[in-house]
Amino acid sequence: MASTIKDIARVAGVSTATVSRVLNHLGGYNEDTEKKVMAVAKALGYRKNENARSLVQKSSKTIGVIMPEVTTAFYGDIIKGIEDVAYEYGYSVILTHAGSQGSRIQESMNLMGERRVDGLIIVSVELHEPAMESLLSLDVPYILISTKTKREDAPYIKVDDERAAYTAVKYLIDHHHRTIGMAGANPEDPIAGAPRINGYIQALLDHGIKVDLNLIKAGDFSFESGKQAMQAFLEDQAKITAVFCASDEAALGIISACFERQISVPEDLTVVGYDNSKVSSMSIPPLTTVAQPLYEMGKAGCSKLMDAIIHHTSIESQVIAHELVVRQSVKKLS
Amino acid sequence: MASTIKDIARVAGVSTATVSRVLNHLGGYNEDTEKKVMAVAKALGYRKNENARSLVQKSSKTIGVIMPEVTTAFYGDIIKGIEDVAYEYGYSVILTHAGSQGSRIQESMNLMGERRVDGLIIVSVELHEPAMESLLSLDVPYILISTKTKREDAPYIKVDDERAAYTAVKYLIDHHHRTIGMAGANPEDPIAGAPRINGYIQALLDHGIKVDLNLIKAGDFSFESGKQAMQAFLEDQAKITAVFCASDEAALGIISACFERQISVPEDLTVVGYDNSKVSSMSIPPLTTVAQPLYEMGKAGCSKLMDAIIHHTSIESQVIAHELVVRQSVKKLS
DNA sequence: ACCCGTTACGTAAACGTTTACGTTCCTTAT
DNA sequence: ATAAGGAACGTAAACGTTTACGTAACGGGT
Repeated sequence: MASTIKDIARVAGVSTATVSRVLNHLGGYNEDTEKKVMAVAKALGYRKNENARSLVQKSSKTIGVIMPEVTTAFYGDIIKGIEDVAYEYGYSVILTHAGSQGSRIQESMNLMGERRVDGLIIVSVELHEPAMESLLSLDVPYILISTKTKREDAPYIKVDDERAAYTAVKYLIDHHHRTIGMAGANPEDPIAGAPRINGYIQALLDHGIKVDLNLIKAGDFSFESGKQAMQAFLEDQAKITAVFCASDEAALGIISACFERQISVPEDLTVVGYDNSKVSSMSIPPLTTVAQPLYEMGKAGCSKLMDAIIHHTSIESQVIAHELVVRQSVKKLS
Repeated sequence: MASTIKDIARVAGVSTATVSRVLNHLGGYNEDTEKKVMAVAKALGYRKNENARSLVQKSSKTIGVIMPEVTTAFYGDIIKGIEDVAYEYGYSVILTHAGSQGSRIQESMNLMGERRVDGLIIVSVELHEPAMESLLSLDVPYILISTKTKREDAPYIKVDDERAAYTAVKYLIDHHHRTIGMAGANPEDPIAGAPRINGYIQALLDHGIKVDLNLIKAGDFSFESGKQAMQAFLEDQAKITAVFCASDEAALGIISACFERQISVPEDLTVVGYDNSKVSSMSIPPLTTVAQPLYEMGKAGCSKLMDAIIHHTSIESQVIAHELVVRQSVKKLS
């Protein structure tokens, strides 16, 4: 059904080579034949077959994106950034998620290999050693967004979580809070967990506040884990005046739990989130939070990747600036 | 660098045909050669080239997904549903967004055509006639999720927005509300706007409540448009006791505006949302809302598409059930 | 001894492009 | 007049698979 350049060549009375040249604007033909070929192509409803082109050019003009779960708005922003620049370069993005706990990651990589993607972006998924092997065996440029690995040379782009957490906690201290809880971080997560906890601890230490490990409630960044943390604080009868959360969702969990018990935020308890996801501006009260420029991270990551693909250069890691977005969930103590 | 089946054939001392047969488990070879071929393939680090396969099989084992903007969690759920079932079938999904106002939709379709996708899923984007032409010219199965077109025969999968809106408003009426506002819907949106407004109106009419058009504040489903609607209600000094919103985000906008003016929800004003997006359970107070089963819609849509691709059957449209998720943003009047 | 069927392969064409190389013809400089 | 060079093509190989078809070997039934 679909017509090919052979059909065009036959009808237009030229060779396939000429058709190809015309279609790709390569020059080496005169205007008459150009018009003729173009006309025939249109008449036949020709559409090029990218797979055939990929085969001979050994480049699929496609990049792969692997992420943990597509479900949160968090990743939506990053993807949008990626897709926007890929589109500009005429590249397509093929998307896969790595399953919960990265269970599908090996298969994902394999799939990307079979599709012959020209580059790979890995978002937020933790790469264990075998996965890293697979990744390298693909032998294409790649970049990690919002992740790192043990390998020093693996290019990444992310914010400095420890410093960001430090900033947030210092902000609380500057507002005269002295008993500050932490909620929602998973200490075993070397990417988004431990560094934020360390930043929290360091900020306290640097300001002469002694660290009480009971005030650190571990979690998995979820809304639920925030709620549970608040419950734990209450059961402990902890005298906290503020709590720093490892995610906005956890912060909303804290607020939600407070709401159920008629604890007013920020009157009775100050809350700071992390991510500056869309919800943070919509919550009651609007949430003061640490911003990760997600869209920009996607954009920057993809730009770097494109550069590496096109110019065969290597990619340099980048730590991008975080920012504290001040809204109304923090009270200044006297 | 990458090895091919020719390499394997040479090393293993068989023909490429046999290698292909072994690799695809087609039978017609004895165990010894199978082991040999497999061993050589592993040794050479062979990885099949999907593009070459696509070319000869005339099937890319790929489906395309087009959506308006990737950025909201709304679409994340749908995509996850899609990707989950595509993965099961061994299909990849290639993703593109249609730009704001669908500005990029023609190009997107074209791209999907060139990639020779086996099927297409279009999420939430409104298809004008030329776009519909392009879509049909691709000559592959497709399904619309959360959209419809004028064409009766275009298969879609969505909830009945009018009935869903009706349900929500009836719920308010059953709770003795009589002066009910509506916010956030765009009346010119024939998919998600007008039907919800109609459902709202119909519910009022059916219960003998006269419709006051001033109580319908148009918007674009956003948080901002919710805030503006609330502001308008206040300026009008409208005596509403409840407001039905065309989206959760708009509902949060209403709540946020109330918060700023010390109006308590649901004590002073009842609010109902639409979507049951993640935020609805996190808001203060938790939001009573109309649920669209997004993940299921993605899953069902992709399943139908797969079926159509594999069995060459046509796709039947499906209206899937909505549900009212009751939380705490509605007050029962006496 | 002959035929038939099956198993286990190999041969080669085909998929739709791109592209290195060749060819023809025309122009221009020497 | 001739060489040189460029413009405008055409030829055919190549990309890495799949697959229709052919074939050789073997076993068993008559």
